[in-house]
Amino acid sequence: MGIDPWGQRLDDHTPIAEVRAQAGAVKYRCAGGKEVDLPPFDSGEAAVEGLDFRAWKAAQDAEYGDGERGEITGPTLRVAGRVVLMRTAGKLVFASLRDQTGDLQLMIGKQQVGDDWDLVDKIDLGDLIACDGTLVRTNTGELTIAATGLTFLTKSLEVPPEKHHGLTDPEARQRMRYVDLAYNDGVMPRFLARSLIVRSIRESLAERRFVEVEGPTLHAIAGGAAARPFTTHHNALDIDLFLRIALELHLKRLMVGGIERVYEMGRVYRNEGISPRHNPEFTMIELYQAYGDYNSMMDLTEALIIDAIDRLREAGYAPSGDKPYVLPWGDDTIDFTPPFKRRTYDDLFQEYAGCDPNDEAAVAAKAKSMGFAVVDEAGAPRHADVIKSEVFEETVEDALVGPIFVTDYPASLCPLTKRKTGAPHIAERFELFIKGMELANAYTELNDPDLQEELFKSQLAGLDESESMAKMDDDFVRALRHGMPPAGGLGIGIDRLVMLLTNSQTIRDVILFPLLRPER
RNA sequence: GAGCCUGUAGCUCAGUCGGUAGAGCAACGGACUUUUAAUCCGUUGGUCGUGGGUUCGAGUCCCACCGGGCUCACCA
Repeated sequence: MGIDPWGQRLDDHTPIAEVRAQAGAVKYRCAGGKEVDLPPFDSGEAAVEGLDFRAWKAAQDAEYGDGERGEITGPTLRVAGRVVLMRTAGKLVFASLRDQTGDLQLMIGKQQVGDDWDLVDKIDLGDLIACDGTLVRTNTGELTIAATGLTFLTKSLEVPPEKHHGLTDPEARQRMRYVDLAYNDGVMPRFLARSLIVRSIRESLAERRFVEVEGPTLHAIAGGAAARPFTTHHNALDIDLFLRIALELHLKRLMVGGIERVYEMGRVYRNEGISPRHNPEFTMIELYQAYGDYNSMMDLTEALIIDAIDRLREAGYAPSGDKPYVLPWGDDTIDFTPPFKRRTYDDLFQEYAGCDPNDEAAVAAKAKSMGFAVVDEAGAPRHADVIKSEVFEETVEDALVGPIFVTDYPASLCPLTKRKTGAPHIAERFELFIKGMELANAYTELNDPDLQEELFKSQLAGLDESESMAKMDDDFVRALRHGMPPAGGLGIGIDRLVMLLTNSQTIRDVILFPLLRPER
């Protein structure tokens, strides 16, 4: 090479990494003085085609068939992307160009590109270039653009990761998600699938006349769930505030206000541990439908998931075939074929725990045998339903392959839920479990202000005063006193849904920038 | 917060019993106009996470610390 491609290379023995590391060493210009002058890519017909490599290649294959090697009569094309692989064979170079949609091979011949051949020497892996050319099919039958011209767009000053393995360190992948997205297989499609799932849910709800709203994320009272909130402070008002832990209470206020079908999809923050299924900030959707109940919420939950799978399949992100709702999950699969199973809490308890859920003594004995405490530290007996739920979580939840709706929970565990008519100890609630993971949670909403107040108070009875003050939401009770329609309410963990639909075993694979300790 | 594992070149990884720090990819020089992780010849590149200790000698053994992973705990 010998030539200094960027006007700054020191000598033939200086590694490119060092050249690249020198701040200001590389300007946005090419040696040879060729200016970057690209028309906007979305303004021309060919350019639009070039923007979706994957769809474009499929279309060309369909149009031109699986041809032999040779020229194809077709349009002149211009594509742009990142050079991720290069195979040089003397005066002929094959390069893999990658854009958001996939990879496309370029064939660059010295004779064919003329003066632009100077550029080829100067392209490093990771650089962004544009290529003008015509369609050819190579010896191996791969649809390829035979370059007639090259345009340098952007220099990559950092060296790309190893080309076989990519970046494997999970921390580095999350910290440098841009590198992960750019070079690691499967990452881009997964996040594009996430975007599609979110869009699908919004569209499905719009079809059903749901109204999307944005509630406050700064709460004076962090309610709607039992979780530790993050705290922050507003200087001008000199008050402590909490980042929201749930969307519920403000959405219900809007129902009182008359928005009959309301939802919010947004971030909530819980100051708790990190695990493959938990990130301190995560995305959930909560929706409320006036005059619905938990049964209509079950139907809706199923529909939202099925719609999303349909959308993924249309876009090529989910398998098609005779079992379109069977999705891969690690070495296994998940069968989303509707309808999902529906079983009551007591029914499952009987089956998996092997004792009568309504026989308190038997449940207590079972709990004791499993090592759970049946009396609290003061020696007083613990609430029967709490003991029962511990046994349930231990014996039933992990065994639930699903998708399965678990219905009719003990009422004492559900302070925001309406009681079953004629069975006040049962709450009209379901949770959707898939692969042992709690994906959705829904109620027939409690709209009795007096009962709500009472339940708040009894729920807070075990907490100390400061916590109690933080949780008692008098305004919410006041809102209910103005009359909230009977309604079904539903919450779905979006991150977990994306995990299940994209075969991702950890939540950190579906969150672009999961919480990490600051570097250094 | 607890237990187990882990940190070596830009990236992916070896490194035996404590005895001169290695390979592949990338990068640099050379050959090659149908390659597919191209191939072939040559070259450059190291604070072995940090600090201490043992030793004639430490990537290797010991201690502490700092990261990371897995499992558990926390988590409607």
